Amino acid sequence: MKAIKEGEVRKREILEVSRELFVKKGYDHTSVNDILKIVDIAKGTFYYYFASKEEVLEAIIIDIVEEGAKRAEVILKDRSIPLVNRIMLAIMAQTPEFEGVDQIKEEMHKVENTKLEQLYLKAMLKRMTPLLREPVSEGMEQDIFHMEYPTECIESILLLGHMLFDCDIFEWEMDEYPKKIQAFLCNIERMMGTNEGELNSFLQMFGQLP
Amino acid sequence: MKAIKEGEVRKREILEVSRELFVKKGYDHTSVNDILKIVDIAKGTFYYYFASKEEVLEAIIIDIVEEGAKRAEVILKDRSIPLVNRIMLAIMAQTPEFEGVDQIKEEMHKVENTKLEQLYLKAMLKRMTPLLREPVSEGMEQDIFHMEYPTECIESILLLGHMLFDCDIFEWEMDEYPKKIQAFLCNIERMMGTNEGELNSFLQMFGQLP
DNA sequence: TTGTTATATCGACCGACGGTCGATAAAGCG
DNA sequence: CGCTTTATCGACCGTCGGTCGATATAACAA
Repeated sequence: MKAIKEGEVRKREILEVSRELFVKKGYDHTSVNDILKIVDIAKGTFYYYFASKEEVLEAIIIDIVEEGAKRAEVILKDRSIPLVNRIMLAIMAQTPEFEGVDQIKEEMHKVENTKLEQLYLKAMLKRMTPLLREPVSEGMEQDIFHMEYPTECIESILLLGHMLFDCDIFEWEMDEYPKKIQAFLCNIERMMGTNEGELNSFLQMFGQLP
Repeated sequence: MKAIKEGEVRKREILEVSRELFVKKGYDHTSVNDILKIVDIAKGTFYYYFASKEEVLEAIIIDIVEEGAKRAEVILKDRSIPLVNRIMLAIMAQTPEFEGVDQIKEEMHKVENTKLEQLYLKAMLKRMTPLLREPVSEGMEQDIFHMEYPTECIESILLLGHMLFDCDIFEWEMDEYPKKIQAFLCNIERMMGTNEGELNSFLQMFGQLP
């Protein structure tokens, strides 16, 4: 007895299950058969919807990046938040654990998920940089920021934020994080040419100061 | 007729060939059989020297990082070079194309070599950060640099330098590079708290200014 | 010289993987 | 009802990383 479903439904099922597995076990360590077992379909069905395992990964990354961009857009539109905080929150909204889901982080960017990682970073930068151009320009007009290369500065900040706190290239102890976050904010301030301490009020929101 | 060689010789042969293939075709797209064909050995011989394909990769990365660190050490010892230039040259010495080999870059960090990339970055940061601590401290004592978080600053600069210019996450056109390099130097200056333009003399060494 | 041990090499074999393909069942439609 | 389109199936394929017992050479001891 075949359970026949409309194409788009099946496709989303495959994407959801694959995403969970890729995030939990890593792309390389998730076999197509693993996915098939959970979705409960045959191999032919999988390859009826996707040309390859990698195509599934690419679709998932588009989803993840788009979700982050959506969160950022909502925040950036909210004129009730001070400009500086708006920008910082939009950047941090790319890392979902600040959005409530705490456990995911432990699994997501850890272990050997280099392929997901690299593709995500590339796509996220491409998507987020233009989004942040406007508020940053606004800040420059308001004399809050002073930059010669605003676009490149945004790129570097997004890059640093991701590499420092979402990857596992540094193996920091828990008690080192406050210092690392402060150092990161200090570097952001300097690159953006703000007054020193401009971001501190923002930092206190998270009670991260020692 | 078996060509019997001393263990270390074989091991180096395998490492050399593997490195060339990993760099040229990528780690994933290089099969153990590819290596066997060129070194002209049987599978058993390969696994007599290495427990896995990944162990070969790790050994290669140690080599690459160590070569870069050696180049950096030579430069940093040379007191005839002004301090700022010494530091910048040591950082750039991590990217071999500035050392003369131009073609390698095209192949090395391109395509889908995410595993080599990630492991290299991690190892390079671990090796290079302590090396740069001394000259940076020297610069702070001489009132050239002004940093609150020197170690984190070095980490960020190494990270940015690698991600911006050695990876393929940004797909820049050739004519964009001068601007990107200037923006990078500008950000370094700000993070390190130098006088603006401190690094320009250094930049001119490469004739990169427009 | 011969026996023994340590070192080095071989290649058939294995299970798992990503991916293909022709058969076939169900749905939609004139 | 016949025909096409859409969706599903699973046996099969080539390749891959990795294993293992056989075996040849070198090194050394008796």
